[in-house]
Amino acid sequence: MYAQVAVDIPLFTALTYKVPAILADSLEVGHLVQVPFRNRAKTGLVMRLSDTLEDPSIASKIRPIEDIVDSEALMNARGTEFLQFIADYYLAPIGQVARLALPSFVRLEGLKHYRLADAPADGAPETDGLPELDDDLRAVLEHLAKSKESVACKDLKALRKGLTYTHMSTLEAHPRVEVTYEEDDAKVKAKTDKFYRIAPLPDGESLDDQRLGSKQLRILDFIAELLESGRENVSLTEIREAISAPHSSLNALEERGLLTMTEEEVYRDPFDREPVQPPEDHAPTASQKKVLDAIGRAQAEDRFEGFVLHGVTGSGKTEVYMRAIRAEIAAGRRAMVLLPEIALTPQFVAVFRAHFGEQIAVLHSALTPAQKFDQWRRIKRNEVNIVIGARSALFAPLEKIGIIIVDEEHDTSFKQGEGARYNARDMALVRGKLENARVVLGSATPSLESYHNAKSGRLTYLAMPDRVADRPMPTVEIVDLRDKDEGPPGPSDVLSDELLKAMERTLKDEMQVILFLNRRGFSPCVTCQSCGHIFKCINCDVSMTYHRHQESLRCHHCDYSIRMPESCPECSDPKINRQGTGTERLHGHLVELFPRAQIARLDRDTSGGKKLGRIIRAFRRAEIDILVGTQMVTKGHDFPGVVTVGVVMADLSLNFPDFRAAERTFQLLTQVAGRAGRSHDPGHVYIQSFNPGHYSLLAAREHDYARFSERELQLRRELAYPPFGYLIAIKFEAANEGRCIQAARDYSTAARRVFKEDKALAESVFMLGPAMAPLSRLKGKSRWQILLKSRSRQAVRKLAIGMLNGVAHFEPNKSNYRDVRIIVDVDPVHML
DNA sequence: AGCACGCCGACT
DNA sequence: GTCGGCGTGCTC
Repeated sequence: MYAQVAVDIPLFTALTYKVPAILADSLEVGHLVQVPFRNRAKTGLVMRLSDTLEDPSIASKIRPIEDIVDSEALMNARGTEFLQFIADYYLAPIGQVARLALPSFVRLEGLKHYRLADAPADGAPETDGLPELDDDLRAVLEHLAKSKESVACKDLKALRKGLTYTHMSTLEAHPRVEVTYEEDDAKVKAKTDKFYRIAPLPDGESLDDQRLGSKQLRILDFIAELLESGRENVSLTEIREAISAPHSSLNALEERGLLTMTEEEVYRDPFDREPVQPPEDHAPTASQKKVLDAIGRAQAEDRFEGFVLHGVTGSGKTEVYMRAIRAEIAAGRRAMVLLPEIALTPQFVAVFRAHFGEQIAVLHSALTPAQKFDQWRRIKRNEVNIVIGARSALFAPLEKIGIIIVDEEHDTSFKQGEGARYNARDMALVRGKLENARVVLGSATPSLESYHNAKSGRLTYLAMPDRVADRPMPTVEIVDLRDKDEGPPGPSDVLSDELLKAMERTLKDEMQVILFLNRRGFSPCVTCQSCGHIFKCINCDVSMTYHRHQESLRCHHCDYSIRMPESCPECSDPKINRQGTGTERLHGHLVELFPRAQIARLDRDTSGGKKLGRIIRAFRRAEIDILVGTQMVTKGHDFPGVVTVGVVMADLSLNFPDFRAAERTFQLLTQVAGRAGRSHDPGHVYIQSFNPGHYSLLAAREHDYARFSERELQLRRELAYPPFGYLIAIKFEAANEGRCIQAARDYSTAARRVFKEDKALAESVFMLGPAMAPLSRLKGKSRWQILLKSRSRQAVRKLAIGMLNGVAHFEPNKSNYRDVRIIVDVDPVHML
């Protein structure tokens, strides 16, 4: 029997290994295995098993699997099939996909170890059949003789320079040298706790006969009390909290047979234990009911169906999710919920926990490896019914999936930006299909792809056009910044009179304000007043942002930073202009303008880690009057006291060099506007812009998704952009620009060769470029790209594969572009 | 990716 | 001679 094993190397295919007889019965698809690889061991994932060799030409190279790493398979055959699909669709190495899909704790690198066994008593000659030992090998043997333990190959290799693994491996013929593969250091393990029960006393004995110490008695009392309240046992952790240093007393009690102890696995708690009152359970609205009925029909037949749930902000999508999930669980199936950035929305998880209690596992990047490990095990052991997580939670080993919910499906963070660049929203549909599940893509502003798919019948369109409890949508006013008087620079610089007045009113009414400015730092561009020198990043082709708090200039792309210079480095003039306004400067203005208000700033600079939750909670409790922030303030938080929302500069996203700029602006405006008026008081939104006539602003003002999408879809159709066209971007990055361009040219030449062979393809696929990327220099690398575009998905894919084959892209060893990073991005979303 | 091997110039 | 830097090949 043979196994196809995915190992984490940039190879596009899995490698074939022989299954040794001892493992034949136990080995399953989805097992992590240790395989010999070159002269080391590697951990790999078993993708497929087969009786015959697909490619006999590699027969001589095939080696046997060393061992199974963990007796529990990490996923089932459907799971590995899903991974293979992703690798094929995104033209990515299978090992890379596996690495993304598996939680970080499985990234164990097995290391080859040598050990020298004790010399046999009979003193038989040991070196028979060995090649002559040179100094290096003798040094290795000496070292092994001194060490009782096994020693990692890499440590032995360090003994003498020039020593290679191959060279060392000649020692394996030595009768006393043993080879093992061991893990390098302690990895994440299951955590255990000790659990105590009171043992029945032997007949005729009473506690008084035992002459117990006072601490022992206290411990017994403590345990007895908890057991009386119906508990099965009491954990060491609990005892420790109540009684200090109980260890020796416990041991003594156990030894005397008064207590019995078992050691059991416990899970580390990943939840934010902030108490939440479960939202009261009111009857679904008419539109919620219609939506649930539609999903219910697919649930009743347990068949795949994809839905787009288009519900305006405040229409109660979360409630629909929870009801649909409850129906699946009632039918014995499980649910998966994907959120864009779960670390930013602890509230969502809290609400789910209030409803579903311990049936939930969460998976996101903010968990420690140990917590992830535990969550993964709970899922794999079918101990939970719901998995909530970010993008990568899509790979959770959840079985019997009934429904996959992708909330805020328009959010671009569902697209992986590195490695295998999958889009979790699209792949959720694929997984849903594999699992025969319902897939719900929910958003107040569906992506045009999903909307189009719904309108063309591939997905089912469900709408919730009204807010719950008859709350009105906020009024939206567009403020023309071109009319603004060019007064002297000052606090009210970037805030129009309209917005300022609205803020004053709101504060007087003791309600809250959100200001959205998608630009952190104090000022985004710093120049010299006399010579015009612009302070640019040395690694990237962008200006640096001035941060007043640290008195520094920082690049927001590569994080390069310097102290704010006293004078211009070109002409040494001390007059330096800080142009433009970021959240930090705006915050300063507000402090001057509203000296009595509590003002907080929410962006990456102020809200690392726990601080974010603190600011959000404080704002919810109305301890903050004005919240200034970047994208973070637009995410689906529910702030009941917010009446006024100001978009300080809508043009920032509008002027992005990307065909999706208008779509993104509309989404951003709608989402941030949706923060207003979520309680009793109606909301008011002010959108400031230099481009007030733009259709994405006008549509946002009217809450008119249909009007926006109609206009935008028309443009996309004309230009063959998604959803009417399909894109594959091939990106080139290199420190040396010449090589970068050369690689790009070779790829485009390959494309032209394909075109020559295939006239139909030449007709149907456009190749744009090679061209300099919009950020031509980033993190010290030059960037070029080729964009392939076609109205036919098959065509653009065929061309991409044709040209990649033409430059031996799938065979890294034959590639000449070692120092050029070549990235294939299928369905790119970030055009930068 | 990460490693071994082989070729070449520079050095005690 | 031989050390080590870099270019090339390969992984079941």
